[in-house]
Amino acid sequence: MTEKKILFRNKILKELYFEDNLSCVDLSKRIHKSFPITAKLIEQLMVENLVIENGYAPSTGGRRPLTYSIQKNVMYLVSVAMDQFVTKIAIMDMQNNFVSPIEKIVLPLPDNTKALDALIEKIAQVINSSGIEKEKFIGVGIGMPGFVDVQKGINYSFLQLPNNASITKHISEIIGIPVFIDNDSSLIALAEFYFGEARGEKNAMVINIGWGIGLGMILNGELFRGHEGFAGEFSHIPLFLNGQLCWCGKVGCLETETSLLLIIEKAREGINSGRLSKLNSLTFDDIEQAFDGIVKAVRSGDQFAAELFSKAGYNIGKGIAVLIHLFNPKKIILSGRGASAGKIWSAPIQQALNEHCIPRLFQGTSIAMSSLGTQAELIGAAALVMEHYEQEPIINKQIAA
Amino acid sequence: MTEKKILFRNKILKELYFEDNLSCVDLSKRIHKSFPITAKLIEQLMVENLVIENGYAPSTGGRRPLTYSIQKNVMYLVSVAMDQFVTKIAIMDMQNNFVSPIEKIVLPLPDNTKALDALIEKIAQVINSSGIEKEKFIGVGIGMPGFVDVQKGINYSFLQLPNNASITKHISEIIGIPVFIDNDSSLIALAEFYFGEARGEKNAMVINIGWGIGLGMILNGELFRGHEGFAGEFSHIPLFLNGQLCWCGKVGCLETETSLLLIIEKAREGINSGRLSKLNSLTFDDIEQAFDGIVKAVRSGDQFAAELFSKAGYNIGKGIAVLIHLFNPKKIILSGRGASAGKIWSAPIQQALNEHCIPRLFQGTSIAMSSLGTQAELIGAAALVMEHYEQEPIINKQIAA
DNA sequence: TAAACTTTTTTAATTTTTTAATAAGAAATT
DNA sequence: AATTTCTTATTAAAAAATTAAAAAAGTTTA
Repeated sequence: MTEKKILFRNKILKELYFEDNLSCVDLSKRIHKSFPITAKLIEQLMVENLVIENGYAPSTGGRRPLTYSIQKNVMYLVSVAMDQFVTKIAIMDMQNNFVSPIEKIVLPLPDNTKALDALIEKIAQVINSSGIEKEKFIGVGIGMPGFVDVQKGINYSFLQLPNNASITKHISEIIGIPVFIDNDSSLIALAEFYFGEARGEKNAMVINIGWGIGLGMILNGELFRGHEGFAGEFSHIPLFLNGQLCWCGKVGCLETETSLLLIIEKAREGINSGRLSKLNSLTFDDIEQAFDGIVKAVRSGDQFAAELFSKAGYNIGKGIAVLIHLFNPKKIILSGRGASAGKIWSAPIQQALNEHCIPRLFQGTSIAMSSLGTQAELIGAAALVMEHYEQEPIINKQIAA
Repeated sequence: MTEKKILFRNKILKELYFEDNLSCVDLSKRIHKSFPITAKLIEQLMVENLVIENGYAPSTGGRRPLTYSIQKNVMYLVSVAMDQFVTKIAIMDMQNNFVSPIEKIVLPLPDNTKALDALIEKIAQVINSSGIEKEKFIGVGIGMPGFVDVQKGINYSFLQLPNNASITKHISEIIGIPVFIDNDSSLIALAEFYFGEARGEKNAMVINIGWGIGLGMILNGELFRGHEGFAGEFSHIPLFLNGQLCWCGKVGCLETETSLLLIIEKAREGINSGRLSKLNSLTFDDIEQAFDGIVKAVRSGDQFAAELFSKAGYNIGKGIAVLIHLFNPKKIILSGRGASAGKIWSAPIQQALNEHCIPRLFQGTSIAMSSLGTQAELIGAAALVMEHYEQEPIINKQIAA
């Protein structure tokens, strides 16, 4: 009874996190409860200062509805975005704002037995130095590369504990806050789904163009993870007969023809072999800087740089053709680090689709560029925590008390 | 109120169609209603003779539960399975039995403006000659090749009406019974999901090895159709650099290296060019017979025939590798006409997976052969109707009256 | 400018659902 | 062999949710 009430209370808070300024009618539809019940729950939430009125919405032909928002400073989230070398940590409020500056630490994951301890220490430090009471944190969301089992809380590629113990449990026991993990590409898809280009879409593919090529899938209106959570291994589908050995051990993977690392590598090779290009002044000490430099070169009309993107883009397009055939998505979103290159991708991808896609299929599919930028993964990590929020009424009891 | 009651009544009937011999507790969990309510609904359904008691189930450590079944002869379904040349029609009861002999008519679909009329006439005839009152038919389910929009009831490849009008509406208006259509491979997947090897699976792929290669997907516990219903175009993903022109107009499609038609074609070529084989005595007038002949030859150890299957199997395996990477399914089921070849496929597919799949991924995936045989599509067509059953309370009112 | 129509909000009454208490049948344990 | 435990079934009382009715606040149309 009270249990159930808390469930629906939390559902309201969750809905208000994912969409601001909802009316009582909206909320009652979303939580599948009648209007009177929803109204009462909202009233109670306002007394507890978890929800605030937010003025009237424009009329749609009748009385204007009062809208509500979630109080942004009563609960907080810790978002963590890891790649193989660098980890970013941020604290976010209930209205998707970064409360503290995003912290960036160098934390190499491969063959690093101390990575997990370092991660935990850093998270604890960020929480402590934030000045926010610990009780106000409702969860930690972590995105990481590798084979992640979301349910069990295990990453089979990195950050492993002895006996395949759950790292979410482990971190949670130390930090004292619920912890959720997911694959980096899945979180980017989640961010696009809730706050970006895939918002409200039932069927969308989010391609994470990064040092590798990742894929997150929104299918039938929810994030699809597959049987063990490993779905979306886009970069290692056997699509090419190039004889190129991939680091995964196989031959002809999509990644051997597309990743940003490959573009940088080819740029370096080209310059070393004397190709004429604006890239000649580029340094390759920092790959992020190197990549930004190549993007700039394309924008300013450099032919060699454009060629690199064209080839990679065409091959991504060939991969997208496979996706369109199998999933018949409404929208495909290019996100992740590589999305900063923007429209550069469009032409070669379109060309690949023209060649490799049945017209009837790609006619129904649109391709868009992400607008979330490099923070997509952090936003997705926060959304991951909130997706689980209604299942954690215990946490909320503490706050309500 | 009464509307709602009928909804839950129908939900019970639906559950009993999809799984026989359920107890009251089972049903109450499945329809998400409390035990007392479920008990009352069942009682009422028994009074109306729609449900019957079916003895006690074995005890699981307490009082033995009474189990219930749906009365098999109070409602009937019409199942239709079409391929490009032949159409099969059957009448099925509520316990998945074929009530009448399966009718088979030659009905070529390509460029045949009279196909739809012929189909409707045949359906009407089957219903009329069955001797079953029309009121007892709750729906017609039709599986067909091509690009099928399930919602709108349109097949963009065959059986088209002027102005893209809905053929389900059209047929329904003439026959007087609700009509549902879907892609043939989707229906085979549906059959496997409810009554076959994919039963109860949350994530499974059903590969329809037929004259082409189809794919039906069970994702997150339901059939996945994609944005417009065209998902699963497995046979036309660009996987090969063979330069082979596919009938779809593209080059290198999976179908150019795998379909059963290709096996038959290659068998013919081989024999004509003088290859030594038991296939020499084969006639190619009837493709079904020809295919069965080749399967028999493999079983009896013919090397040439085995070679044909090996190559096709390996290439299917390469396609399956793509599926495993993208979907991380728990199970892959080989179904459709080609499944009759059984274990012949296993070895070459396994080999392809070893070469093209990340070990961690295919370790979690099992491959199974369908046991539904050639009737899978008809069973799926019936299931399609029943999936929609609870949304059609009107029909049931007639029967209950 | 008033009447008619929409949509939201409030309040009250009815209906429905769940819970709880009870009983009965069957297996496991002492 | 008797008791305990577990599951199912039945009934009545309590709780909760939905529905219905009416008021309030706007918009549109005659």
